[in-house]
Amino acid sequence: MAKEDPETNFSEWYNDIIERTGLTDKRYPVKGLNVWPPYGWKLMRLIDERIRKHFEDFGYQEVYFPSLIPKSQFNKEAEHIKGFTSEVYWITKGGDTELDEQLVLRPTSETAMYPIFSLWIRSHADLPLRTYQIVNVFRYETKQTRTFIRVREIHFIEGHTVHDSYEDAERQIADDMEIWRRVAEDIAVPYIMGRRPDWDKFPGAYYTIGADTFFPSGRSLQIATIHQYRDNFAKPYEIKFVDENGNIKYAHQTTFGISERLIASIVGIHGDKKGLIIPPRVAPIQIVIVPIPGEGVMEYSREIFKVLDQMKIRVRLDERDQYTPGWKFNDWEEKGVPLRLEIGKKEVSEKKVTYAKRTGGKVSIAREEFLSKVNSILEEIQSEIYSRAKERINAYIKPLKSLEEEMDFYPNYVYWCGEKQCADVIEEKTGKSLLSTTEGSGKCIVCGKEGKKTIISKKY
RNA sequence: GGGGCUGUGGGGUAGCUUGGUAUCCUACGGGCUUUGGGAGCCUGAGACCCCGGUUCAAAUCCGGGCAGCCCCA
Repeated sequence: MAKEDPETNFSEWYNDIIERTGLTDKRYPVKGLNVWPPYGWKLMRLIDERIRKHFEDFGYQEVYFPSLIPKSQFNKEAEHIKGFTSEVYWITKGGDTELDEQLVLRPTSETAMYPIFSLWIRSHADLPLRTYQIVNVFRYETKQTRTFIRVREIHFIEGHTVHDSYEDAERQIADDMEIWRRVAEDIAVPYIMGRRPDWDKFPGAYYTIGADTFFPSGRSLQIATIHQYRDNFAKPYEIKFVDENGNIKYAHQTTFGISERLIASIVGIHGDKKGLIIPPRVAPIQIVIVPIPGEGVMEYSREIFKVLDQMKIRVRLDERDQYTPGWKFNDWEEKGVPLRLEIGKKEVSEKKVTYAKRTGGKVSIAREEFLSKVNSILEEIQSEIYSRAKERINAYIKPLKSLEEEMDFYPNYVYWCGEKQCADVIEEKTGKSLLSTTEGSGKCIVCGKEGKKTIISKKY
């Protein structure tokens, strides 16, 4: 079957592969809404589970707030409203009856949660409050939608914390960056994290930190954001507490957002000509066993399956008899299964297994030895995927010394002084957007004043 | 925000210019035979995005809607 190559024709390759591997079914007739078939949903849920673990290791607790928000409650923080009203879905009727008060379908949950937070929080003893929820949020995107990248119903992981001071909120942000590092490591996706320019921050935030990753197409994708709200929301939503000295103070808040864009990154960054490559830690199927029909093969395969299953490895024994082994090899490689076992009469008689890593290489090994090493083989694949991704992405991003240089489609580093007018010049001349400022300083590429290292790229 | 292209069985397509019988591949059901890198034969079922217009007649021409894709800002 003729297939696209992600390096040369990313867009078509991406659209084709996510559908043929069962991550999505794009035939649902409403723009921007995704159907999650079993394989894709399993992947999402495994990622969610890793995220739950990391959040909870840092003291977060999971909550669930309603999907609908009364208009008056939504309309309290001016910047936030300005940022979202053009893309919210409104519920105006119940049956045939016009609603007295219209309801917003949550585009994010600040305005659903914060009035309740103000009831929960009475004194400094209630702080810090760390909550997160994994829900669907809705945004009426006007731009072209793209599966897992720009959607109207977002699979959203949102952390919301409340603190007694700006400093404590800052400590939270440091924790969140560590949580994010662990999530990204689980999916083996490299990223660059930094502070967004002022005009690009979240509506209502004091400042925003964004994590971006980079696709073979040369475009960047924002895959996580962390926001410092200071007391911008605490004031309109009256989230106040009594401190140790009996003074009433406004709380400080942070939020943390992640979405199914993680799946887009796995697909786009690890995938190759053969199909997906899913990191073992989140792979719906970590090991597939393909029997090659022969004397005693099925029995031997089932024994190995049973052992792996008892080891809590996500293993599948492919017993379908309408397909040849060769067909199955290609099928599971396309779906990105990280490790495959081939079991034929040779393996049975020699008490061996043959394993093939999705990252390359076939090995014949004694069964017992394989079973004792299987977890380290999976970790080895995980780290091979990770280091390969890091190498690729590092190669995309080149320093740009002058705006007069020949420009390619890939991201660059520049130095930028922080002034909007210089940013406008950079964006105008390069056709790329400023993503975020990171560690490192030098002379601004436009005005020559002291500036910070800033990454620019074409965005999704 | 602006411009362009496209909607035909589950998926990919031919046919559209010049209106009249819808092509092939793949996947799917049944049967036989096969299986160490995408097997073969027989057989069956399955489609013109939606609404309106023009016409004796529309997949084909026109208008609108919905959906998908590409490029530019």
